[in-house]
Amino acid sequence: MISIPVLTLKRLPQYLELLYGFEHEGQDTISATRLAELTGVHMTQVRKDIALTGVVGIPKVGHKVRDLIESIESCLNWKDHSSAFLVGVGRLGSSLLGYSEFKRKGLNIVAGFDTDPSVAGSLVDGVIVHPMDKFANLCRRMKVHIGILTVPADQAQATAELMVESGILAIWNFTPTLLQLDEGIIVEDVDMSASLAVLSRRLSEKYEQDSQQDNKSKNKKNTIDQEKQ
Amino acid sequence: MISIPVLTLKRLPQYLELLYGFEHEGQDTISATRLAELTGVHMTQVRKDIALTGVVGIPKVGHKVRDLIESIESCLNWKDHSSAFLVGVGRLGSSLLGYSEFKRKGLNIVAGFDTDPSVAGSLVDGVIVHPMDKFANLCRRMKVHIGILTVPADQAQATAELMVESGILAIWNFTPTLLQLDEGIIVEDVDMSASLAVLSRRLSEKYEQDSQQDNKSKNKKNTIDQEKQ
DNA sequence: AGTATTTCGATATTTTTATAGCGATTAAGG
DNA sequence: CCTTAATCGCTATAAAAATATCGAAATACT
Repeated sequence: MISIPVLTLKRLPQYLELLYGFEHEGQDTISATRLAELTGVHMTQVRKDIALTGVVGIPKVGHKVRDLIESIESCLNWKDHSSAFLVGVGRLGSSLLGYSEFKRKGLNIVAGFDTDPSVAGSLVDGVIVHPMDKFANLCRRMKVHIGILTVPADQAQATAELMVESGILAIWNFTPTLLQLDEGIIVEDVDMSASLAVLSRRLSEKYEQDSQQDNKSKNKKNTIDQEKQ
Repeated sequence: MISIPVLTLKRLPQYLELLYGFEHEGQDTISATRLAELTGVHMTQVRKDIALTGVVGIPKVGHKVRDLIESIESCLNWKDHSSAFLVGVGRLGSSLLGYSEFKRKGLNIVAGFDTDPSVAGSLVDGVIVHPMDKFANLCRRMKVHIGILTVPADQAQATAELMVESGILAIWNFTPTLLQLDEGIIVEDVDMSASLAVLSRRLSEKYEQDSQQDNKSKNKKNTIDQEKQ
């Protein structure tokens, strides 16, 4: 199995999102050119990304929407469902438990876990929440390999270690903590801070740029005024 | 103001997270080498990233933790607070309203908005929730330029357009929808799907790799067995 | 004081990623 | 049936990012 570049993997769901829309509208073919226009990704890039998933298109026509969807989904392993445990049924955790979107994307959250005894035992959006001390046992017994980490930052490292000891192979990390784990363990960070960082900086850059343009036009106006005088 | 590469911007919060820890522990200097070890980023990369924020270090010693923190924070504009409006006070939206982390990162969510009249008017984690029709007015009056988008996917595009019309310059998009907006508008996607895509694929790759190794060792065993015979 | 060691930061080099160019292929219209 | 136009997908180039190299600076140890 070839290793698909991260950046390609991150673009694939974007295409998929559009493709679902097309399928819904009854459109059955789509060109890479059009996908490029809609995503802002360069058309040759789209072609390369698509090529990596293994489908071939028809010149002058493009790709069959259904084929592309199938190809991307199977490439991302979104066709058969993987079980996952979620640890930390706080605000964010419980919002994820109810996120139906995941089921469409091959992720099946089968249980939640929390140290807080008042949360444990309850059902959140139809998902059962166990006390934390049952994690290791259930994880091994049910052969769950994906862990979703939504605990407070200060518990992240310890919880992650427990997950790994219990047989978790991949951690979807929603905490800002940088996990230090065994090399083989797959850690994927949903990095809100990283995203916010880009947003903040770009906005600052924009403000400055705009104010410079203001200055320029002011100066221009002055010059014109002076010319009038 | 120089334009800092996206990938650098995404690494800066990671360094910052570690630096807060060091400061908490009373450590007052840190080397790029050490940061590299902890983040897994190459040491020269760390140096380049740090250089972009404008600080200079001391050979043989490294950088003053406090200076680095200040430099990164000001680089990301996390020192002075920006106001933001959040639209879509559902599960995810309300979990974000209570996320105290943001205040430390220069983001101040001053109000929530929702079309659901039963939510509007209430307080969620001390943040007032207004009915959606007040958005445009309040946005202009309070000069809010950041919008957080946590509405259902099918309302994302329309809501985003309304935001832009009301004076929003940057949208922090938590929906899977690919927004089609004016070029000048800054859109930053918190792409859970993208993240999940990487996780799923990497796990598939790992499974296959492992099973291949299993086959190899089986074959090896067979060979050995045969040799024994 | 002099030497060894660590780390910085500037300058290559390599690698990866994105873009461009171009012939091949296929549907549609004359 | 032939030409035109659109698109694919391959190869080549360009840009960006990551990594390596190396001299200079600063501390600590002899």
